[in-house]
Amino acid sequence: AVMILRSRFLDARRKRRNFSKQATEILNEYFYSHLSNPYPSEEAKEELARKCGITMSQISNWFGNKRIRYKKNIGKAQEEANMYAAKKAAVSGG
Amino acid sequence: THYIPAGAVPFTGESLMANPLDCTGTVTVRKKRKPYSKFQTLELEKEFLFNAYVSKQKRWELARNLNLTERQVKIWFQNRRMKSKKNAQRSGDSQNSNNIIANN
DNA sequence: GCATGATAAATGAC
DNA sequence: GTCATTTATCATGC
Repeated sequence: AVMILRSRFLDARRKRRNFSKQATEILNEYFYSHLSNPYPSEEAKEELARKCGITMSQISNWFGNKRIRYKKNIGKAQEEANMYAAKKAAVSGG
Repeated sequence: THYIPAGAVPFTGESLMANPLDCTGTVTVRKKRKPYSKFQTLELEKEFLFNAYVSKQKRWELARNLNLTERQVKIWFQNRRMKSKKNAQRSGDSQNSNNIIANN
């Protein structure tokens, strides 16, 4: 009985919802503009969490997943990087 | 000012992939994550209900009965305490955090 | 069918 | 000991 209840709670927790397009945009911009050291400080995490409307844990989860999955895609189609690099250049270049 | 993911492959700029070879020739390979069985997890949870900190004696018994290493048992309790703390924050509860059903 | 977010083992810094 | 991580796995979204 306990296991059944536990399983149901686990299922409920793991029920995920995708982040908003806007939040993902903010996170990707930060990630690719800090590609040499994609480890945001506590302050940066708080600001990102506030801007994205998600929790600190979700920020940590996102960066953890992003780092490992980015590494796994080195050599593959990683046009995302080019995309955000171009965007950054456009912002700084005008 | 912190963080050096030594055991794994770090984000050292563009040179990501680094060989696990040490200067001494020692090879450090990270153990692959292997999920525990339902029985193992249940027994560990039962002991965690008793107390969040396990004695050396109890750790040895658990390791032997569950076919785990003492290190694995130690690590499991460490991770379990972190999980409990995280769940307590989520529930806004600062007193009780060891309840499986309430927090899982 | 993979992409994605969350969680479970395992490591290392402190 | 805590705790931010890495990594594989899970469960879901679409």
